[in-house]
Amino acid sequence: MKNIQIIANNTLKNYNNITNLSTGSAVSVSGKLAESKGSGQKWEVIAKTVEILSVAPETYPLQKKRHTDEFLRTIAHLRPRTNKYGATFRIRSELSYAIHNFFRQKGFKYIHSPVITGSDCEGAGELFRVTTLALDNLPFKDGKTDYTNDFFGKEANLTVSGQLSAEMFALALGDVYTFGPTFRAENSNTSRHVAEFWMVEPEMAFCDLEGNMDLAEEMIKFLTRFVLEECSDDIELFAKYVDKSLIKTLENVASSDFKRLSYTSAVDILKRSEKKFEYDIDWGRDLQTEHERYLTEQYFKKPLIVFDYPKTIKPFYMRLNNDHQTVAAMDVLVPRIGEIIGGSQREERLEVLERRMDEMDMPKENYWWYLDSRRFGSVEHSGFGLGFERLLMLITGIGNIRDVIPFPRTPNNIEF
RNA sequence: UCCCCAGUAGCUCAGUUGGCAGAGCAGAUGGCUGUUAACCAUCGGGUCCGCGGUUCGAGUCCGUGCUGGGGAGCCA
Repeated sequence: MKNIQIIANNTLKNYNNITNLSTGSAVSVSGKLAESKGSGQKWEVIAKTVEILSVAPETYPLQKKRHTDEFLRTIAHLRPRTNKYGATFRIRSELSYAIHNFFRQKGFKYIHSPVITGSDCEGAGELFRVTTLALDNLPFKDGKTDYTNDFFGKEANLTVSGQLSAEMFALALGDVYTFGPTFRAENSNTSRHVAEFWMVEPEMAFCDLEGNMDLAEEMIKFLTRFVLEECSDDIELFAKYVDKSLIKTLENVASSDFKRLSYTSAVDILKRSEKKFEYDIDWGRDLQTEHERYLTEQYFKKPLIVFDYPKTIKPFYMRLNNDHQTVAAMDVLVPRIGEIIGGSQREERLEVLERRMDEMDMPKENYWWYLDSRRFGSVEHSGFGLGFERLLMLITGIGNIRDVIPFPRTPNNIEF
């Protein structure tokens, strides 16, 4: 879809009204598609009739000029009418389709994981509480909120991940994926975080970390190539106005082999580098954003997969490696964005999983159904989470996550 | 949540040691008409983010609050 010019000749009955049209007005035009005499366009419409549906008054906030993203964010209900945001949300739609297309051709089944969950399944992050209790008159028992009369009879939250659900279905249907909204109540104020975002989470049975990394790389390359081929008009707009090097970057992502290195090697490289970091690097500490960006942007200059992280900085469900020090985790890091995928091979051995949960003081009774999957016909399996908005940032060159989602939700911002 | 920066016309911004509030674009009016985030002329347009303070005098200095941006943490 592109803009098209309408030629309104002064022979039209309502020509005078047409000359009074303002930016933002709505018209219905019928006429003849003709080869354009003007330059810079191939086609134009010679109008036979121009019906004026509504004339926008001069208070219409959008002008025929460049606006800042910050301003457009304050009129998020009107910004999809601009060229840039129109292109953004067309690509968002195409990319959603491409994700389903990718998985379908590989035989994955699409699972609808629940949005409301009964427990904090990953033990990670702040949760949004779901309740029908009157918040100005909460029932208490033993000094704590009493949920027995709440809708579900227990504490409920919005999901932070569909992973545990997906694991159950991977152990039933084989390869599966989820693609849906995810909620984090973190007080994060960055250009890479929103409270409500969409996540793609494949989960594969009979698959180890190697296969997991293969899928992550194949998927990002497929999606990048798809957009380069299917959305070239819109991509050109971003290459022109947002990021001049965009197409080169995307072609680099689509064609280069992602560098794979272990956390331990990553730490070695960082320690040997002459670069001064704000945070010291030491085995056992998590890689900071500055470390990740150095590796992917300066050292390797291409996407990078770091694997086998220390178990102390990763969640309970990741598979313990034979060294008993690291787990089979992997993060995909890309230039500019940093972490775009986080995943792991899952701990399929019941005893090891239970021991890990004990070490981390987790209430195993809450996870009885999760542990059942290891009790009955457990097999090795792996999966990851891809931040859909972060992928869109990579693909469009847009620098703020709030500008690739229709109505962004961030701390203190729920307008629209 | 922490650190840094900013808030002046509808939008993007300038504003000198503290001394009468400015430009471009947009808008309105007229002209022009092969244009695409066009051209020419004229005109209108302000709670200088809010509150408090210093001063003869504050857009400018100080305090505080709010909002936005950049970076960090948390992560996708």
